[in-house]
Amino acid sequence: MRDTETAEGLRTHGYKLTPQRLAVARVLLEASQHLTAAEVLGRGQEIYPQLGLTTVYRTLELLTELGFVRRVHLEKGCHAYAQAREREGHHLVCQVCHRVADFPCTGLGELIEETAKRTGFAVEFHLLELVGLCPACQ
Amino acid sequence: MRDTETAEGLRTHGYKLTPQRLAVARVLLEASQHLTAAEVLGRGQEIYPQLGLTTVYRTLELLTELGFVRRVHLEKGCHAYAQAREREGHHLVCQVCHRVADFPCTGLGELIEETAKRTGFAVEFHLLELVGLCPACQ
DNA sequence: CTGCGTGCAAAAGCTTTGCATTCAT
DNA sequence: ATGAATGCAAAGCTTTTGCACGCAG
Repeated sequence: MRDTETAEGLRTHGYKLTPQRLAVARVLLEASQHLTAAEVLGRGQEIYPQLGLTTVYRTLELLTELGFVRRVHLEKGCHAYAQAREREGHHLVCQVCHRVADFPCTGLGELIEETAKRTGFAVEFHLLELVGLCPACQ
Repeated sequence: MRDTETAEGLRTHGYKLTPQRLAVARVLLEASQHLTAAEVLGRGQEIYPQLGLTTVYRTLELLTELGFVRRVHLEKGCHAYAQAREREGHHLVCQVCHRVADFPCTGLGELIEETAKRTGFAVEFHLLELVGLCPACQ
């Protein structure tokens, strides 16, 4: 169970373990898609009905800081969150249905390393988005 | 001069050539950075003082549709626009000063092609963002 | 001339903040 | 017991919409 990992993270950083925080964390954990704050609220309330939107925002910010959550950028409306499975974001975004799929990506590492070396940039993480049409929408 | 190109595009699509539209187009053309709508307004007013924010939004939307402008996604605040120089977006984003630099990127094409083939996705354009610390902020 | 494009003001979202209350520790 | 966390309501932003006027074609 990965719940424990987030809980652990909160505890070791001195944050309190509240049902609200656990609910938000679990929602993202179980989501296969990126979620907006409002969506997180909806799903979170299925777990903990009293959950409020303010807390969702605060928790998302907190979890992002701790590295458990990552902000994701979409064409429209822009603001979505997803669990940070890895320090990488590889997304296939469909322009029609707006579905987002992850894909494994090899060979990108060297390319990034090389760029980092050439520019003097210390790269912490990267985001590769391929935008186009998914098989179903073509 | 590239102004002409945008003007041409507007004309051929049946849109009127107004000083407001030309001002917005020129601002993006001359910007080396991504700009928010408010920033576009500010710079646009140096060219055409009566320019209004509403028009900026409408023009950005129009130019995006025509493919002259591309929405860019940043960590915070998210909404920025840039001229669509190429069908590619390669950005180095600094976490501290939020400056964005473009970088030339080679070898990515094959990688994308391969992914497209494997997933059945028709990739129209891509966005590669490297987030980290720029030389000045390290 | 004609209707597209503009600007203002108002509306609509989304996100953040202030503050009293509640709760994890 | 005590300060951190929460939820509500209100404020703040950014973006969109309605409408009368003005200008490009």
